[in-house]
Amino acid sequence: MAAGQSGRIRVLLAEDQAMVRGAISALLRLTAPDIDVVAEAGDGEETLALARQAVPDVALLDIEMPRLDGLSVAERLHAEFPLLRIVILTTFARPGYLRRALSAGASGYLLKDAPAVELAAAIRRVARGERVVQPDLAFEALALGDDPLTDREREVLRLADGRTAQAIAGELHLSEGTVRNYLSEAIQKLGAANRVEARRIAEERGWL
Amino acid sequence: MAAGQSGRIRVLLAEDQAMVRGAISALLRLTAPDIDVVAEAGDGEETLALARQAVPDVALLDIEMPRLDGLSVAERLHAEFPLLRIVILTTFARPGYLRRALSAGASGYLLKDAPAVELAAAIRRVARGERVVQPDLAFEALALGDDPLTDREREVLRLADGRTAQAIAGELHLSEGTVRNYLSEAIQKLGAANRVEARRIAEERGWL
DNA sequence: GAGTCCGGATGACATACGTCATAGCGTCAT
DNA sequence: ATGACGCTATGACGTATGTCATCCGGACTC
Repeated sequence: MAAGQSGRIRVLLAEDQAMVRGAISALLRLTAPDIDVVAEAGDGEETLALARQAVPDVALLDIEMPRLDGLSVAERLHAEFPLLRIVILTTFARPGYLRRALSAGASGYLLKDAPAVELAAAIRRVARGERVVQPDLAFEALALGDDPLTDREREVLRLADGRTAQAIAGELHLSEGTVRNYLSEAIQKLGAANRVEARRIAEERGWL
Repeated sequence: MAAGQSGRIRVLLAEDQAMVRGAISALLRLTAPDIDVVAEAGDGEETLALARQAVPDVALLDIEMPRLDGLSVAERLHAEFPLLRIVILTTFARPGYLRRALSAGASGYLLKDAPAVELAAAIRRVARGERVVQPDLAFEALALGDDPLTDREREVLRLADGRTAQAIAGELHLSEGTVRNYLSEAIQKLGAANRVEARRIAEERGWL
């Protein structure tokens, strides 16, 4: 189960877009002879199932996947298999995602914007026990501070995508006034001018 | 310049996410010995420049790229080099995108959700002069009909992402009432309940 | 030349939204 | 046990939004 001895690093690849998944697998096969993609998953649940079936050395996880997102997968895998190293590979440079990834036990956070050659390098480094995070992103995550929203505020904001306050109230079994109060608080905490802007800000920061 | 004779298909790859670009390049190198990725671009302008420098047989274009989007690139390339075959490779199954791609002269429209093996197959087919489009997507595009919005309505809707009517009016040098009128029309045409929903619908359909 | 369409504008109305004050209840820490 | 905080609620106020009727000028069609 340990990576260090055998020399070859066994990787589980989780990514919902099939073509990108196949392409990344090809990239690793072509450029990293010391790395084996031993399993590929298209959603979060499948990732968990495959990981439990044969625990790899490194799990390479996309965040936005169907059924179960990559950050939740990271959390569960880290709890079940503390020796398994986790690298998040995502499109989004959202400070909140990085924070959640690190507190979920991930060792690496890599952007799809990064050069292709960095992928294998990152996998090797986390397999050796190092951490891999872009310094500027880490800085931004620290500078931005924590999510100031309460659970309810976040929940309400998540539903504020065109619905009326009444509709949101119906879904959460709250009164319309309460919903308006939560939205007002969220708007102020995020420095937004209205619910739409507030939602966009929260989403950009990775707080939704 | 013609592909048919030499046997090897020369492909220009345009994709803004460097890692995905490298991965797709690796995928083709690994699985398609008859295909050469002769150039790689990270944005629309670079794509045009590289294509003019050495016209490939097939241009594989992502849609959402900086500086110039893939559909605009397709339009220009098709006008300048009618023999160049164009394949759009995108995340989005938006009927409006497909329509615009085909009317821009693209021969293929491929989703990143599709299996990795289909990429090389699609490139070979368009290089032979065939068209490659998923039947269900084409059906949806036809069923959905055309964009019902006028230019002004579309323009106003594009700015309706949290701004007040007044702010939109300022940017477009219109009166606030006029902006509200356009939004109202767009909302009705799209069957939405308000501007936010209208914007979401238009975006999903690829009309923005 | 009359009709039609689009861009642009105004005014009026009902509803939705954002804000504030206030209050009751539960939990958790000090 | 007191206070701080989060969740829920109500009422009231001003503003923003969505709708409708109506209007004008230009362009294009028949």
